[in-house]
Amino acid sequence: MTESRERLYAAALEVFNARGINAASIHEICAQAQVSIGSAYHHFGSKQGLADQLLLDGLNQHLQKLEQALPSARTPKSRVAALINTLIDWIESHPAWARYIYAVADQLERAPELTEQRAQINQRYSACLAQHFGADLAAGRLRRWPSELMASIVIGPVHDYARRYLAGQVASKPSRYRKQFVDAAWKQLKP
Amino acid sequence: MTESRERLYAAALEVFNARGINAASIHEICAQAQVSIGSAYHHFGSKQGLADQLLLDGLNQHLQKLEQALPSARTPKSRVAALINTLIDWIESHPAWARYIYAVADQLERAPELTEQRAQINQRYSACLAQHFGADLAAGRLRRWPSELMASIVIGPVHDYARRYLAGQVASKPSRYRKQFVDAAWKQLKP
DNA sequence: GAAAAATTAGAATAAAATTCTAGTCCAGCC
DNA sequence: GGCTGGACTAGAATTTTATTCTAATTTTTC
Repeated sequence: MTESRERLYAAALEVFNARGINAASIHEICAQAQVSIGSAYHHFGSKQGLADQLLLDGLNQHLQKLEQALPSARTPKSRVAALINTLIDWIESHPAWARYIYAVADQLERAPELTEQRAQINQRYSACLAQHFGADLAAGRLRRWPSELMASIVIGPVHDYARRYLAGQVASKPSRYRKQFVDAAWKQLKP
Repeated sequence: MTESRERLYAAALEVFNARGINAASIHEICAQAQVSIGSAYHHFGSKQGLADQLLLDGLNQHLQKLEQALPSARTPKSRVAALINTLIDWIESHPAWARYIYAVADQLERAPELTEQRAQINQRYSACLAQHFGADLAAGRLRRWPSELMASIVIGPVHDYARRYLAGQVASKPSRYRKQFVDAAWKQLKP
């Protein structure tokens, strides 16, 4: 049932934040979620499976927000702003989840199934960006960068700041610097 | 002895990369390093201790390179270039180590000792940057940003690209885009 | 409302981390 | 040379944690 899945997600995030991702035990997560171990394994197969789904669901949810926000932006710069602000908003409305995703996204687990699902999401991200920025690029309304590099140049600063914010290394929320992030990105992108 | 420490570091990186950080077992790392379990625990106290030292040593080593590179740069722009290139060079000369650091740097383990040592390194980074860029900022030879934001704006794109490169999401080495990273940073910083 | 499927429980098992006791090795000292 | 103390090494014993398994219970389907 989706009920206990939700509870396991929430409990996992709490316990991960309290104890650290490695030190969190399935038993504690299950206790916190009031779900039996058997249930947890029935739903997710393994601790790793729970962790993987948590990652994938988060990425998916953010992508959905993005797909929803981009169409209503009418100028290239406002599309760039939508990209940046959607990210900032998602992070600030799900800080524990975002912290978890950042902490785990680079982890080099080689479960082929996860790798594939992740590649799929990356592809959907690319497709989404291509769809909404393709015309701007083709028409010269945006400056071209090597395509591998583009994302890092545009939202790299936001990701970097978000990580630092979520790790407690800086005090101000990313949203405080919306304007700066957008202006900085636009400076790199304007023709 | 420093001998077995080195061997444990090297083995840990190999096993982490082969199996993923969580799935790597102390037994396997010790076997690979040809060091007994007792030795490993004598040196590092725990698996986490080994992991922590690996992180801290890597950060320290990169910081040293940076402290070494900055003084010989004579112009603001070349100092920015030194910052970026030192990072790129370190990553490319220690890819497994860099991959590990990125994968683990955001992890929210709450060992107070580690947290403190990490804060100390961050402080040394800040001090180093203040020392070398302070005069440029004061003299208006560099554009001012909110200080929390500065690092993310300048090297955020490099970190983001490096992560993607090390995760196999993009093919080209960061060094291919040295010029672009430096130009992009300079665009944000020139007065 | 019975049969099948999905879900829940938690005890039993397996796998891994950590601790512990007993050494070995080596530097400095007499 | 032999002695002593501390750093280091070994690996068996213990503890902790993840996973599996069997038996219920609940829900869905026909």
